[in-house]
Amino acid sequence: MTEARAVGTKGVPREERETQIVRAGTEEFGRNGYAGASMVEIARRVGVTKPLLYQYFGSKDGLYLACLHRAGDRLTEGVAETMAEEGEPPERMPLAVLSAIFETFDNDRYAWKLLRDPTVPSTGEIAGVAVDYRYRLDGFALVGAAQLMRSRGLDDERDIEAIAQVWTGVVDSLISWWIDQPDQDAAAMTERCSRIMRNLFGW
Amino acid sequence: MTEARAVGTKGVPREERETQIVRAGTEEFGRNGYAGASMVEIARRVGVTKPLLYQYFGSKDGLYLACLHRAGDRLTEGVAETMAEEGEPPERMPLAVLSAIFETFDNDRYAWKLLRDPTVPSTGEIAGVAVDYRYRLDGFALVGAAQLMRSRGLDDERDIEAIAQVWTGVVDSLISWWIDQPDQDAAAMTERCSRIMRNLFGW
DNA sequence: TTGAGGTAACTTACCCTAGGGTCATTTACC
DNA sequence: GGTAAATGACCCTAGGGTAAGTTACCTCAA
Repeated sequence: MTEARAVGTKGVPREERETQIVRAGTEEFGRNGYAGASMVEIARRVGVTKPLLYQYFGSKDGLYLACLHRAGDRLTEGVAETMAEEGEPPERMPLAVLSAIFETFDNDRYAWKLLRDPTVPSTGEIAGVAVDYRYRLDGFALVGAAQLMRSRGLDDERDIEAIAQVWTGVVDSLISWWIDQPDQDAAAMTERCSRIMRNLFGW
Repeated sequence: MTEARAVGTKGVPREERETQIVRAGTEEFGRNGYAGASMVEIARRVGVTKPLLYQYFGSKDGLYLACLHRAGDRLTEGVAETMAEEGEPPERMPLAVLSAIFETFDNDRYAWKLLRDPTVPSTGEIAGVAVDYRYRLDGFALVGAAQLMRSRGLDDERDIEAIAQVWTGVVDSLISWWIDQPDQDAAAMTERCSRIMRNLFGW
């Protein structure tokens, strides 16, 4: 009779446990932000206690960084790939990027939230890394916005900047909505966005 | 020789002080969210110490509520008025609402952020009030989105819902950008948005 | 006009808890 | 018996919250 024991190994290898923790952490951080999230709560979700998190990740910052890197790398890679595929008119780019994001994060919808967490302290390593990822994402958005505007003979620097920022906000909103709609899979989201853009803007 | 003394009254009447505190609080809460903001820091910005905040507002929650109510009331009133003015085609509504928001919050740009603070605890009075304001704002957005879609013969419930959510996200992004552009006044922002919508969507 | 007392504005110095972080120890498996 | 997985019980600090006292101003009687 193997009781669930309170102390001692549960036979889960480190790598697997780390993955579980990062996933739970991503959701918790995504939901409540860095400042609002609690290590005990993350541990509880995994079915483990706090010291294990510290043994594996060193600190709250360490865990946050692990989550942030996983989310940031996957995201920037996915977007970079999509935007590298040339040939389409710039109105098509937004949908392509959205589709890539939906596909990548279908099972990890809170990941995107880490990239826009306003509650990370403004100094320290986390701040640096977060700024870096945001900088890269904003870069993609700027390129896309500039292409779109130029294709219409426009090039007001600040208009482009504003559009880029609105774009990342749109992605954010769509993901927030998606989080509340667990039954919608990536394909359904892409299709919905496609339909809406066609109907509202003729894109 | 009247030295700045460390203790004792500074002759600032309560009402005026309260206004200062609410303004500073709004900025601090807007910047860092409820969870990330610190009472000592808010006091420091006003040039006063923490106990005064507690004497005037009772608690962190009390101060947050004061800020939230001021922001929420002004916002919902402004938007309600704008949307009550009928007659325009639904494509015009977004710009009208934006203009109203810019005019109302030109000197208080962080106020909007309180309405979308993800770090407020999920239970308690604040949660209730915040949900209430958000509910009202989302209501306006839903009405606007529905009008827009219906004017094109469409009525998919969830498309409308998604559009409404994206819309509030767009407002949020524009305000974030605006916060970083102190030289842009309300009129300039309205004009910029007008130009962009015309150029990108033909609205 | 002066000064005594009452009140409003404000601070110093403290308490208390939530939550980040650590240590020593226990269990399971090879 | 050595090592990896895991915990109970603890420490420490940041920050929310409070008690008690200090200063400035206003008022009104003498």
